[in-house]
Amino acid sequence: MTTEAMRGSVTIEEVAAAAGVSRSTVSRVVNGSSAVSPEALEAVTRVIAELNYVPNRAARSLASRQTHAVALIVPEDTTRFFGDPFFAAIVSGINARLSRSDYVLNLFIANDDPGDKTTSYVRSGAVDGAIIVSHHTSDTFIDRIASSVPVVYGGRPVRERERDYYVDVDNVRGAHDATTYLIERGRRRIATIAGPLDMPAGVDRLQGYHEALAAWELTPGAVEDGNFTADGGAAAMQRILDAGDAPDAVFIASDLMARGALAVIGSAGLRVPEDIAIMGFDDSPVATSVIPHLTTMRQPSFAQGERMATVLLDLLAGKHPRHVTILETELVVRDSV
Amino acid sequence: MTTEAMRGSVTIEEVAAAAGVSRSTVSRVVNGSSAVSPEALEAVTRVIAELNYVPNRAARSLASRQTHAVALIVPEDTTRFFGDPFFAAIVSGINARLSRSDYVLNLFIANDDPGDKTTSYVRSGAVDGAIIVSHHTSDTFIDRIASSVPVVYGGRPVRERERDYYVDVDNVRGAHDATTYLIERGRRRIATIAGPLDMPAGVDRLQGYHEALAAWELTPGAVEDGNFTADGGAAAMQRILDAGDAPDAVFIASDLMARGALAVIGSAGLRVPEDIAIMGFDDSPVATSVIPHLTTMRQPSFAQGERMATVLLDLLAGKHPRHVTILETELVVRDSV
DNA sequence: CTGAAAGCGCTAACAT
DNA sequence: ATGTTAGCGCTTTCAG
Repeated sequence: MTTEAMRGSVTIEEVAAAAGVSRSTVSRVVNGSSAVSPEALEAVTRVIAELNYVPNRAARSLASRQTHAVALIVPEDTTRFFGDPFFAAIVSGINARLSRSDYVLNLFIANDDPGDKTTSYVRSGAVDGAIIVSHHTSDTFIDRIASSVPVVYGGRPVRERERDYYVDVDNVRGAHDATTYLIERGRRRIATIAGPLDMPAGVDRLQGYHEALAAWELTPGAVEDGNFTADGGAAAMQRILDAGDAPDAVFIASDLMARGALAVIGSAGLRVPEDIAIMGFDDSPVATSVIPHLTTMRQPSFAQGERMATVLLDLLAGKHPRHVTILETELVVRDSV
Repeated sequence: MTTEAMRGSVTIEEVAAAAGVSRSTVSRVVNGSSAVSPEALEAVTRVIAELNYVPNRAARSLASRQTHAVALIVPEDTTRFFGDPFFAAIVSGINARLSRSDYVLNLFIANDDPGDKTTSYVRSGAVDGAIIVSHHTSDTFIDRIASSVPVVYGGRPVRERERDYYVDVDNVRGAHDATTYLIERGRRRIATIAGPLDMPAGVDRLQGYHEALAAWELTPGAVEDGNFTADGGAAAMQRILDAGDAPDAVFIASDLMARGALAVIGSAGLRVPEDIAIMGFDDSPVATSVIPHLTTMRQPSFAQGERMATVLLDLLAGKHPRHVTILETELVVRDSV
């Protein structure tokens, strides 16, 4: 490794000089332009390798007005981000798609963007676009981001507009089908542990639950907010049990909440599914990490991540992807119903 | 919001014009230079707010040769990264420290850096420094990164050199103390499930185990590699059991592996701690998510993350932090020993 | 305390 | 196919 390489300071100028061509030709080679003679191509390529040349990102981005970076913005705290396998799947999906491109991912986990760091990062032109998942009604900084770069949302945006791009799963239908399955298995007193109602996913799954019950002319049971966390699910289940008149089934809007609920049900001396059937949502790894294994509505989170990245990349490439993509869910029958 | 703001294209030039000063003065205000008159300061500040000005990062970085960004590089796959609470704690710690600075974090989860994306990102001057955790003997791309920007390692580097900066926990001592506790509690046939031996943490904890046994003149039991994963831990435990002559205790080099081992022990009809005592390492959230709750050696991962960030920030500020920081571990007694 | 001027390293017309 | 010429938006001497 040369001294230059170690300082990380080889410039296009030096490459050009060493290869006996102009800066432009080096630039063309680096950017894969076809208008370069075989000899020039060969010479430049060799010199680049010899000198260990890597183009300066700032200079390139300043001149081309592109960064080849996209941001993933998650308005949650770190604990939640790492605690919920949903995010792992989303990130994997995005990464998988991005690794097939020359874009890099910048991850921002910021529940409230203290000091506007994330917002000004994006607005400073540091990324070409953003993917936003798990956003809440209260996340107003999102709007400022969306007004400065192309954005693709994971899940229906809080205030949906015509021009919004998003990739969602069919939450209403998924919840509907999940609840219907409970009914078909003979359950009649069906409660639900919902996600937070300041999130579209929380709202939509609750709606699906209600629609299924209405279709069978059944009275809704207890509705408790479990906040999409295991602890929240446990607390919600506790409230349902404490209210007396235990349900014979609970539709729980995420597997993580179901895990919490399961522990509470166990402590109460009730059996699953004999006394209470439990229907989850996600089919994340936690579904099979609990006893009994969860019957749950699978949502394709990895595919959702991949698709979001694809839509954003298309947008940045000047293509015109569809504004809305809805992915289907699928019932996975295991032991809890 | 003005049209300019929406295009995200207000430049320092426009701010200067609107405030009736030169570019230089605006730059001074933005960078908090003291050499600005109160009137100029006031005018510029007001215009910046009005126009919603955010300096262009690429331009700033090109001119100043600083990015105010640091990379966290994790040579693991996504599944592992999200599956091990250790990383959650590390990232939280780094974030906590960085949020008190004006640096942002760029996260790279890349087990092998396909296409040299991470490496060239760093070498392109996109970040001022890097934190590298969980690296293996085989991760050679790390060297190319370390030769172009200041690096702080999480854990003793694979090939330690004088000039390396790193923050580690006292793995040898932690493992030594953990094993000794097992001995003091009367256990004599002590096996271990080690981490991968291409990682310093794996090597050091195994060494601590051996030292403790040697100090008591006890014969080492089975040594199985559990790969720092739950599945690996389960497989390792299975091998230990299959070999016959079950141990009366196992020192397991991570809580995650202990979880896997616990499941296998349960399936074998053995009781913990009556038949086999289990000592974990980490005191991550999984320690209390299993039955029985793990007796384990706590390592301060959040603090480690914070400290790594502090060392890197000091380095970038031209200070001279200590090269090596060793954090202490602490025994947490619960129900598995 | 302030402004003018010279780049930072690269891309992108525009010629040739 | 290749080189020349302008910048991209900002920081940073250097004068004054």
